[in-house]
Amino acid sequence: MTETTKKFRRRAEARPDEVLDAALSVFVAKGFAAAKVDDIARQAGVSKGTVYLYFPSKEALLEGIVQRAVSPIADRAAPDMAQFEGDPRVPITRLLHMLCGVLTQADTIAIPKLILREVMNFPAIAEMYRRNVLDKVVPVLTGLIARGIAQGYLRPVDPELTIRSVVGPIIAHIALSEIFDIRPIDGLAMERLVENHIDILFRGICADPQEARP
Amino acid sequence: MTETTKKFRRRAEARPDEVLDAALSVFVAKGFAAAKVDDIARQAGVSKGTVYLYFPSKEALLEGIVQRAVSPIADRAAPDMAQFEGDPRVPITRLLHMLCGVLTQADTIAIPKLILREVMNFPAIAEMYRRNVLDKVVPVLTGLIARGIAQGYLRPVDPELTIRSVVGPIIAHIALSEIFDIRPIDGLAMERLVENHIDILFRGICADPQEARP
DNA sequence: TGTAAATAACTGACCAGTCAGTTATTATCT
DNA sequence: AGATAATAACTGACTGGTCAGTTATTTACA
Repeated sequence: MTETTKKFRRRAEARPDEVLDAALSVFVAKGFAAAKVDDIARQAGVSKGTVYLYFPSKEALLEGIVQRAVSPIADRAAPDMAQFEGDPRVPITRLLHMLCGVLTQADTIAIPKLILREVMNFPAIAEMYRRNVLDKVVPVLTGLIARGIAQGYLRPVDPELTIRSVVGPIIAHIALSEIFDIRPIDGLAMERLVENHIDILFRGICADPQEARP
Repeated sequence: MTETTKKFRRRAEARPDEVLDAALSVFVAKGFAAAKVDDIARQAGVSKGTVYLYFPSKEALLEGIVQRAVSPIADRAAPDMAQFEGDPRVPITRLLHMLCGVLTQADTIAIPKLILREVMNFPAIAEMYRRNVLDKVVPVLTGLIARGIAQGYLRPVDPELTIRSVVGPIIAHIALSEIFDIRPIDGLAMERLVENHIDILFRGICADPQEARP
């Protein structure tokens, strides 16, 4: 009997992650409220009792999923933007294309969608996401804009409010597509959206008009 | 006994609306899943059976709320933008300030928030909103941008994608504030946000740079 | 053989939806 | 006008199914 197929795994190192994987797929498919712990257990190849061996409640499963998914996000994007010096268009462009990639793949978009779907019913999720992602990313972005202004790259816009203008259009595009099924005739067109958005944004915030499109 | 205090009302004209009012307040307070039909009935000053006299199911209550709230939205904004000729900045500015007003008042923001909260669990709600609001508003906005380009007011941006750049920042601002409790130190600052956004947007999309700020 | 891991059968709270019965209002008749 | 019949509006106890969480039992490994 191989390591992976044996039914009982003493010490159970891999079990929690497997259960979270199963929970994620069931939550995504049916939503938290309609998801049954029995389904999650079956999907994980385990009985319901085993699920409760590792997680104290159904809600803890949801929190576990978000917890596990959320940490890498900020750690990926934040560091290289934090101490960036120079034209802010470079890291902003990079950020938008990164977002573009993440939100285009079916598997990576699942977690943001799940969070969006349940966040209003579970304040704990909202706070976790805020603490682990937004509180890290928002100040970094704000600082980036502020530095861009100080160094003469950008016009004197309000840095804190301008980050809404940076990411807002992406959010709107995804929301229209994912929630309401509204997208351009030729598909999601994420790349085209980012291009169009960057074109408008940079012309809108750059100090030197003729440099707006490098 | 006055008309309003009598218990039985022939033809029962006002009851459905009262039940929907009650349902709205309970759904907003606890979310659809956690809301009990008994609570809604009590809030409406009526028994549970009466609720089912007027609505076939709990879900029908949610649909009724959205149905009732949704029709006026598009009818308000769309008509005057549909056949507007001239500088598109005028109706866009008007639209953004209108949104600003709607989303700032506690009572009017309740319904969009409820829709956002439940839309992913109830495809029927998503479709209703799309049919009654988005399918009307989106083409009107797209047409407005397209006409602005044709008449030389705007640069040749992609009209369909540019509307994401028009409303996206507002959505991002509201989402940060309402979901994650992230807002500028001095409060929501909705007016300031719109100002900052318009400043960037118009400079970004206008054909004539020095006319960007009229 | 001892024990940790896993199971499957169980429990009890919960609540959407029903329906037989009650009460208020209106219609009809004298 | 008063009395009675008819009906519309409303009630709340009840049911049936669901499902999160628990526990008594079994299994596999050292």
